[in-house]
Amino acid sequence: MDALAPGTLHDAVLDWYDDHARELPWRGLSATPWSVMVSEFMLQQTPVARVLPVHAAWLERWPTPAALSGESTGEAVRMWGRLGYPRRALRLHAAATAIVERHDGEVPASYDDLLALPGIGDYTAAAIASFAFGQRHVVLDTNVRRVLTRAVTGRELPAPAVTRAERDVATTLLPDDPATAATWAVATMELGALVCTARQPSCDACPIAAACTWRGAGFPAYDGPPRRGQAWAGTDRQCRGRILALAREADSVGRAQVEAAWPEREQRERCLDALVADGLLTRVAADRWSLPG
DNA sequence: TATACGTGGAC
DNA sequence: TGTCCAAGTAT
Repeated sequence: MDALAPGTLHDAVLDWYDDHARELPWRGLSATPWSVMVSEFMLQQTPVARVLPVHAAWLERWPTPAALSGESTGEAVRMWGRLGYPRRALRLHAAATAIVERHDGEVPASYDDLLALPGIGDYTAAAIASFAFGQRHVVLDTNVRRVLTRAVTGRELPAPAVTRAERDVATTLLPDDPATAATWAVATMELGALVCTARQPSCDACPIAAACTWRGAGFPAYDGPPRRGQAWAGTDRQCRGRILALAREADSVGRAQVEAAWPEREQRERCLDALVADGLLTRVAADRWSLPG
């Protein structure tokens, strides 16, 4: 990666972002730390297009952490809709409650305080601190990892888990100035989301194509450890999803409905128990369940 | 470190 | 058409 000088690399990405950034509700002047935080929870493993409508409805109904904290977890799960991974709705509710209790209802600005909240790991803490508060953090999501892996390391795709070397590269590239670092973080993410995509990257539209090591090496194919896909048909996850979909759409569901949705008894009972244990479902009668009140 | 955890669009 | 993938976290 040497066709562009270091400063030029940053300028190329920042200039590209200036021209091509999407206008998203959690960016721009109307965004608040809370709206940014909600977006980050929803965007975990979930495409922007599906988050957009749910995010708008969520903020309309719960404009502050206190507003969400004041309602039941079941309402949060129902509002979460078909976003997937509904435990995120539970964790967002729990995080809102913790913010009310520990931070006077204001989303904390410090990385450590954010990291201590339910549902917030390294990525989300860094993202909120960076995007909502303009701080300097390494924001390593799947997009940034892919961009840096290709541009710097010359491989097609990053390893299954973040490596030390990877984090070192990201740290080295992070601009010193906090405001610039925050823009760099969102710009590299956007570049990965729009141009340096997983399957068919648009290298013709890439502002750093001339400096890309992977491109310079002739696009060598991924040769790391196998990237195992997630099984779906017949899994507990599918079973849980079916059951919870029923509960979302009604005040409560009876055993007959659940049996119709998932005939296999042993797996059905296991998933029912697990959903209750997770706090996603409450048993309201011997053979009846609902979202938690 | 490996695995569980939802959902739906794209090719 | 089945596989791959999408702003990860918790255990």
